[in-house]
Amino acid sequence: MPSTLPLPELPSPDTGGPATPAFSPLYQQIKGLILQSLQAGEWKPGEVIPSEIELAARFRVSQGTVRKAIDELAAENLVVRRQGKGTFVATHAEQHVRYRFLKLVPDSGDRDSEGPASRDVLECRRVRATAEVARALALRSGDAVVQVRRVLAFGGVPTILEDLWLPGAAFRGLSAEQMAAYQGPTYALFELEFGVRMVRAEEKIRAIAADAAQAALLAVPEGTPLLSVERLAYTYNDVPMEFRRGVYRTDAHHYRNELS
Amino acid sequence: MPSTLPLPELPSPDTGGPATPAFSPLYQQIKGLILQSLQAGEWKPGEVIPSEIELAARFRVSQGTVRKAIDELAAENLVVRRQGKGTFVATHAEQHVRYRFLKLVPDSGDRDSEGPASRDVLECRRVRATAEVARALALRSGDAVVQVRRVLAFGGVPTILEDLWLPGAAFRGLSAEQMAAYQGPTYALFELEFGVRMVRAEEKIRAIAADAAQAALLAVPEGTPLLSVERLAYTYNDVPMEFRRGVYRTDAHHYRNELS
DNA sequence: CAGTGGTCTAGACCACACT
DNA sequence: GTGTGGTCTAGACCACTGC
Repeated sequence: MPSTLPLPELPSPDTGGPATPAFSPLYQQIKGLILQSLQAGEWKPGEVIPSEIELAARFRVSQGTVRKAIDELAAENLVVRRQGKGTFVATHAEQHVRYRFLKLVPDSGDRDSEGPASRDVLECRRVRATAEVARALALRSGDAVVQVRRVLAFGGVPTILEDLWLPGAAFRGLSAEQMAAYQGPTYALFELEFGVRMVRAEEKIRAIAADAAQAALLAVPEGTPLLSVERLAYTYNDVPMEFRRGVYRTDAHHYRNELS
Repeated sequence: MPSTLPLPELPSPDTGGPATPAFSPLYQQIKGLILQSLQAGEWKPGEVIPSEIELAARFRVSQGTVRKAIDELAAENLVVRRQGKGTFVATHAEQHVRYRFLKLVPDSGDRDSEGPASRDVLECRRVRATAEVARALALRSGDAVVQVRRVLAFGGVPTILEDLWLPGAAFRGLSAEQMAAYQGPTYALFELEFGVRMVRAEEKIRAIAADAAQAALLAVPEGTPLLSVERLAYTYNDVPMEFRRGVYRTDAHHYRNELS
């Protein structure tokens, strides 16, 4: 079957037209269709998706084409393949990839420490988006957002102080109790309770001096150098769904990054 | 051709043995062979490697198997595919991926600013490795290393102060003049002059306060919060070839990271 | 055992670059 | 046109999982 696809719902590339400005391989189109099902929640985080053979039949392409589509989705961590079992929708709740976005690790031992030992939710309220938050989350100034402030401690030492801003519409009902009670990654909570799966994120990192409030909450002298980490996290389709601003103590931890 | 391969120089997996502890797909073995040629310098950075068809003939496998091997090498940035032209050994000298490892970007505009506007090499001498440097570079304490200290400026503002430590054996003859004169990425210089290609790196990031010396060289008040960035860069085969410790001003720039 | 993903092949055809 | 990488297919077989 040539790349001039017989699929009904796809925008057919002009095979005989005067110009072929946008050529898209079949497997990319299949990837797009699978992505749509993922977004639509046809298969939820942690669940199996249909086998390659089933998907091939459904989309009327060969297994190899479906395979290549899934290969890319797996490379982007949207899906996880398990030989002999099937392909699963990725989730932040899994043991192996928990705290995938947390790059702060203890100086001694490169173990990821399995997340913070304690969490202290200082605040969780609905507020109106400031201009900055609105811009980050692609909302309008004044739209409702949920703001969470919390302190994460490792081994009894308060290490991270952060504010989270979430779109009010998608996170209606999020409470401080809920945030505090949930064991495991915050992003797993978001998947379970609000059906929002964070797929990728961007961080901007700076060095700053602790102000009085930060110093008090992190139990360091005012003026102590801290890492300022701004994160914008996205769901499917590059839709921003969380803006986060944190300050990290780096006297016993460091931010670890791999370049390749 | 089944995966019980007929290739002479490969360690044949025990097909009928009592145990098959290590099974390695054919394409992985081919990848390993290509990697060996890359390391051995059979094809140098920027050059084309043989076509898929040629490699398939050489290794006595199908083109598809070679393709999958090259796919992985391309995913690891060791090689770059160019449709219609061939597959090329990756290099830091290329226009498109220059300063791939430099994550510091100006706050305004996400342009990568095409590297530092000016470079000031303060020092370049052969010294004996301290315990720390020796450990990082997998040398013995006291082994010869080349130490380089320099200041990088963006738009006239000194922004990065860093020390580089390089194994003395591989970098014999590196001079301050050479470092200062070369236009373009330092890693491109290393490829050209010393045949050392950096393939990946790890960074550890902290916030520190500028000491007197750092403050003077970066033209900031003593005590200014700075980003401390420790980098260990590797060549082929996970051999560490550079240890770097830098301090970054983050008043007009930030360290940008993508999480996925 | 059957079902899943994983590997390997061989061949056809497409898109792109050079000449 | 020729040669390169890129796509797509169909079929065979391998490795892992669970019934």
